Amino acid sequence: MVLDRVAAKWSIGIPIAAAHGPVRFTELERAINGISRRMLTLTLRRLERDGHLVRTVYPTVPPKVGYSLTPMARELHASLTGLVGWAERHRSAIAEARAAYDSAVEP
Amino acid sequence: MVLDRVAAKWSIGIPIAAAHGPVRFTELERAINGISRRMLTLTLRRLERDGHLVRTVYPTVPPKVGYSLTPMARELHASLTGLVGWAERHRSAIAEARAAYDSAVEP
DNA sequence: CGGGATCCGAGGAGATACTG
DNA sequence: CAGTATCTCCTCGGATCCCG
Repeated sequence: MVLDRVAAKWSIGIPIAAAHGPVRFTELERAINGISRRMLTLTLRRLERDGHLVRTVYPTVPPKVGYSLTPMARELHASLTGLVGWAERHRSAIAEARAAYDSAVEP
Repeated sequence: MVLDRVAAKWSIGIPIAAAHGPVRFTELERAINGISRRMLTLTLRRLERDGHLVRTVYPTVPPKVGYSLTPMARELHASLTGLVGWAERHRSAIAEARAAYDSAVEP
């Protein structure tokens, strides 16, 4: 499904981090908390393959690579930030719901 | 992360299918294309655990179970349908981008 | 700097069969 | 009807090391 890609683990943070303009690899690595080099690379490749990102390589020393959103991906931005905002607003409520569920079921 | 749950493979379709009111297990199974009994059960449990769904069992014969969204989950609905709408609008563009990427890289 | 290669374990996910 | 149980295969994702 197309949504599998959009909603994959790291595929939400990257478009948000890249929304304000071309972003470099290391910037993304710092901006997205907890992502590993490997998953950043893999996710970038997938997003590029699906036409969400454009990858630009500058033949300089040291190497420099910029990632920017395609217009298509830019349309997603509102929904994505909506999702993230929701998650932050309800983070604690969800934690409580989990604790309540677990204490009601496990013992 | 909280978003992992929201964005997990089947966790998008269920809230959308359950948005219009209490929905029964079999209704969900029919509404969500391609989901297996097992994944439906597992995903329902997780959503219930995270406080997105309320599960109501009616002690009748045959058994009857209704799933409805909590207010918290209802807030998500707009973002979710936004995501789905976007995915449908760009389905073909994404398929083309993949084909182009693959033919440029693989050979 | 921006990756690729490899190894490995944990969880995701289908198929199938059984049940209160 | 609404699930469990089990078995199995597969993908995700972290850790580590290497490279132009």
